[in-house]
Amino acid sequence: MKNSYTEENYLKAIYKLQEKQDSEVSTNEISKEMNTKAASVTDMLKRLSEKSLINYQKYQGVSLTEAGTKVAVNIIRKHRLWETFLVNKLKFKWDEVHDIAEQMEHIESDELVEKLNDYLGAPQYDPHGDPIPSKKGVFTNKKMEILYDMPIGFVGNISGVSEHSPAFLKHLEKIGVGLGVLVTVEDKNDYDNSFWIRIEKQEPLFISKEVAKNLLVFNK
Amino acid sequence: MKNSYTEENYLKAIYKLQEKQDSEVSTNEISKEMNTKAASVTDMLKRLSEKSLINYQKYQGVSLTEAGTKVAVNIIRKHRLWETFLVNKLKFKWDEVHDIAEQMEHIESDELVEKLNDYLGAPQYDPHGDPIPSKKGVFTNKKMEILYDMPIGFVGNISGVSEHSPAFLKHLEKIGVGLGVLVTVEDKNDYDNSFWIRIEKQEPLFISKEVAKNLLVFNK
DNA sequence: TTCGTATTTTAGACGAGTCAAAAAATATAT
DNA sequence: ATATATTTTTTGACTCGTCTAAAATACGAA
Repeated sequence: MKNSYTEENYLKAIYKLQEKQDSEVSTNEISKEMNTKAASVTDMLKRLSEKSLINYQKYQGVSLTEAGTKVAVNIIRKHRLWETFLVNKLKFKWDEVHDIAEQMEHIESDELVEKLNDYLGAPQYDPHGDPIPSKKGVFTNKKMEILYDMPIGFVGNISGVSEHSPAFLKHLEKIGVGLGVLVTVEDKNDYDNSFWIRIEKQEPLFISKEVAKNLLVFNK
Repeated sequence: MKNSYTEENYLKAIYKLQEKQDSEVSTNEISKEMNTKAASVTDMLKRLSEKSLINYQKYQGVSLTEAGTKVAVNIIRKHRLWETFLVNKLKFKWDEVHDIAEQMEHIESDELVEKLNDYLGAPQYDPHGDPIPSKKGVFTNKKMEILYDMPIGFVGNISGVSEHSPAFLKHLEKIGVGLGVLVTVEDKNDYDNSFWIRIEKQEPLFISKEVAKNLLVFNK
């Protein structure tokens, strides 16, 4: 009862789409997400349905069954643990790790995952600030907030980003905003909704509303 | 010009067989090594030959071309680096890492391999004492010797094993012989060719000739 | 409610990798 | 040198994952 690399990727894609939607996921959405054709998706949906990993009725879209969710969450756990490893231990940059983790997430060994988790200090969030589900598939519920919504005087830590493009990540690096650093909201400019923030004890830093909207923070 | 997971495994198998043989490798040998049928091997040999990774003439066996050797050695490098990671960092036992490394060796990212290598301190040998080829594919030539052939009074370090069965590795663990530890040959018994050795500064330990023949050492 | 468009599924095909069975080539023994 | 045994290759078939082209279904607008 082993799932192939490809099946795992489909389940992950369905999970992802399901998460930001709340309705059944369509064939077309999956084909876009996976860069395949709709016909290929239909074929795969039949297989996954056969294995009771998804609920599927012709023309009606799909959702994950409990078993399917379990598989998808496990893949996400592995993906995020490996990303953490790549950034924290091997010193990759935030924006370089996704494709590699995409491969590593399929390595099959429960013991490996648990040992990796321990080695990394059982992290709750990956380098992008996304929560890492527990072995049992539970996500932490301490939730991150958007820096843009914080008032003047707010003190907290950068915990992640909501935009994952290399361009944005590179920009953050350039201006010296890294994961986990202390951030204080010094001032907000009503005119263009830009911010003055302080990173650790450094000089105040100007950031645009575009940046503030994509930065996630934990309250201190 | 990317090689599939399976192609890589065939090349690795051919390399392995070629190494301990010095003659062309036969279809049957490969099928045994890979746990597939001879018919499947023939099919794959055609593909690999097409790609100029092996020299192949019907009924005459195969050998790796320079390009094929390069691919195989690179896989071996990755395999051994990951084994080192699993044992040194994640605290797996010698005998638990092979299957996992078998999966990890196929992860594709040159940068990852180099970062991993640095992270591990550019090790020359893996946890089984097998040499790790350099980025350019060169193996170190400092060679290990068999403990059985060492004279009384010899002092060195356990550097590897020539037998990789779980049974043997578990036995070593049981008697407290680990990789890298200091070993001294205290006495040899002519009658049954057994040894008295000292591990680090502990009390002398009795080992049979079977064990002594499978332990590899570096001269101090 | 029907028509037109968009989405989804079916049908048929293909490449990779595998196998079993049969045929061909090679090796061995008498 | 011939018969026999072994190895290797060929042939045809099957699965997985993909595709294109065509058919079926669903949906929105008039």
